Amino acid sequence: MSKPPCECGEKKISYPNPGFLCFSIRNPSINSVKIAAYLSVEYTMRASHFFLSTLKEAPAEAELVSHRLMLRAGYIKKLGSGLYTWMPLGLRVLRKIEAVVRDEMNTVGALEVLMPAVQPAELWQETGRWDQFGPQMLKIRDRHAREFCFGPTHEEVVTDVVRREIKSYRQLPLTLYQIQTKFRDEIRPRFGVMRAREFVMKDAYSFHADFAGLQTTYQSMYAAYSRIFTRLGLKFRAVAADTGAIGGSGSHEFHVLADSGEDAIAWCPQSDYAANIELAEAVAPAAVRGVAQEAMHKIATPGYCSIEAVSVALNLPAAQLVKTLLVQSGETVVALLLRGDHQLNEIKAAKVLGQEFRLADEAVLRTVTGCAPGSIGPVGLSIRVIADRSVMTMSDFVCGANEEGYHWRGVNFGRDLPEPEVADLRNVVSGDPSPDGQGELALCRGIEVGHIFQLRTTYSAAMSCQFLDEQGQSQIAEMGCYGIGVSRIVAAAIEQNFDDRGMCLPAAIAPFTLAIVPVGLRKSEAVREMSERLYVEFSRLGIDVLLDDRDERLGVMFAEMELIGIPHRLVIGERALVAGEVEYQGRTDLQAQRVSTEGCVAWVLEKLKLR
RNA sequence: CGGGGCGUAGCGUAGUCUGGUAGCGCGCCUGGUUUGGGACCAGGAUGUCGGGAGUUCAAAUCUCUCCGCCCCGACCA
Repeated sequence: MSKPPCECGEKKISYPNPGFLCFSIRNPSINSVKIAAYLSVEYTMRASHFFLSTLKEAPAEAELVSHRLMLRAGYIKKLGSGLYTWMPLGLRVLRKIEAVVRDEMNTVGALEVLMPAVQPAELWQETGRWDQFGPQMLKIRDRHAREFCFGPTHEEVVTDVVRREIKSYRQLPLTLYQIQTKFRDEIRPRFGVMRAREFVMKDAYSFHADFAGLQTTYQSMYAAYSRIFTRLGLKFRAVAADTGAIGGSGSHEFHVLADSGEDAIAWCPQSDYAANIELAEAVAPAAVRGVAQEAMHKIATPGYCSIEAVSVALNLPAAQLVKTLLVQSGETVVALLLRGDHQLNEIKAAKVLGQEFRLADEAVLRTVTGCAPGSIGPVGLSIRVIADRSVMTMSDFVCGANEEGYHWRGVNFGRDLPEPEVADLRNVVSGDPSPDGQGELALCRGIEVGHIFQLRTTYSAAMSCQFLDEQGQSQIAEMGCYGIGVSRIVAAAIEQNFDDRGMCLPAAIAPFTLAIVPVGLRKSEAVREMSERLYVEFSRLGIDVLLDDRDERLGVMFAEMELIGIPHRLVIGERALVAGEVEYQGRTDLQAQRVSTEGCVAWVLEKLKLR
């Protein structure tokens, strides 16, 4: 199928001249939106009429590459902490992402709606989240002192809409989505639009007569998400995720892979296994515990209070030491044992313990062990002891002696202390066996740009979203929800695509696809004519072309076109023009190439196809 | 909220310790010379020094207070 080379897949209508517009308005087959779009094309795609506001130096507050570049390129302007204005250039990028998201949502049969950003408290009180959600929710009062919030998410609203409409299983499944501004009063907004308080999100909600229906939609959403991020030109990975506070079961996060990502992801290069490190299982080691060789004996470790210090002092690898952590939840204190070189995974530990916990206070710790932190160990403890799986293969290990300045050496389970309870308590590390048995895990960092959940009936039950089934029985609808951080994707895409000159955005999301840079526009009639000709021709082909018709020096034009991330560039100069040629250079190409003026349109179209 | 830091022209900053009435680079405006990688020369505009109060003959500078912002920790698209 031959699609027009326009990125969003929409057909653009070209009009030969403005006079035709008057006629078009009376023509019902051409809607005014498209005419408006045409007008804006005419008036914005010339750099002299556009609004470019670039900076040579980035504002001091920006730390992350994407944040610095977005400010420098004039994509966004800050209004306050976590609040940004999308400037014309940045908005083009945002809109292109939205277009792809919309297209794929529509493809899987989701229907677009637009729900209120301001929501009454009563709805949230129905699910109990008015109090649960916490200070992240911006609560506001109207003139009658009625309580509202600025929506941080829309489960309550959409469930309310659907419960009023759905009577029969015949109306299901139903998936609604919206692209809308959300507000979450983040504790610490940072990194520009990466973690803003106000942000644009696509959120979809599906309703089903049964769990099987939910699973089907969940799968097609999973596939749609994969298509979206592929079309956006991003390197991403879907990972199994913790369901977190939103509740329900079954969940995947979609991460754009970038070193600056806030999440750690464990993945297997040999298979498609991937999980958030919060969830990735550290499988039981295949190794069998060695036979005890040494007798347990006490050694002086004066002042050595960390695994590292003890390891250095005894000249032993940290993997030979057992780390003992005392945690408390309420009145109960539990000892957790980890290999010295491993890190506690608090989510796993909380699941094992069945509740939230924190590290024990020093006073509690002294009461239980009789010594200060730094020398505690499991030998002789009378509290519950849970060991990580990898600890169970250790023999003749070192641990604290519960006596300040002393450690035990040659400690063995079964002989020197009872066999403990065993659980998966630690974060996986690079090189751990993959839980699917297909090789070893690697770690990388990711930016969470999408999250899909099987909510099941958490919200529908709380809000009695019911329908009648084939037997005429009242049933509670199964629900799924599917989010994409649209504005965050802009930042994530830049994190993944930049160089020392600026952004190198994928063509699908770049603000413009092609820059036409004339050399000496005001001097040369030939340059002017060729630039205009190509500009009109590409415009009519539906290509987002920016003609840099400003009276700027060449270096300035190049620098700005590169900074703002336009993927393709044609330079029209007399030098090449006398040979009947123009110069083409891709944003990441090392060198420009001469192309004949007749062939250059086809040449560029070919380049667009490849990216 | 806890810990650290900052607030001087649109952006980047000096001056603050040691009080004497604000400087530099980029950008902007005018004129000229330039014009294939963020030009050069000359001239120019822009500052309630975050707000308020206090100390002082005198405050960007010292004191108090409020506000805003950034960085490190707990939340999440």
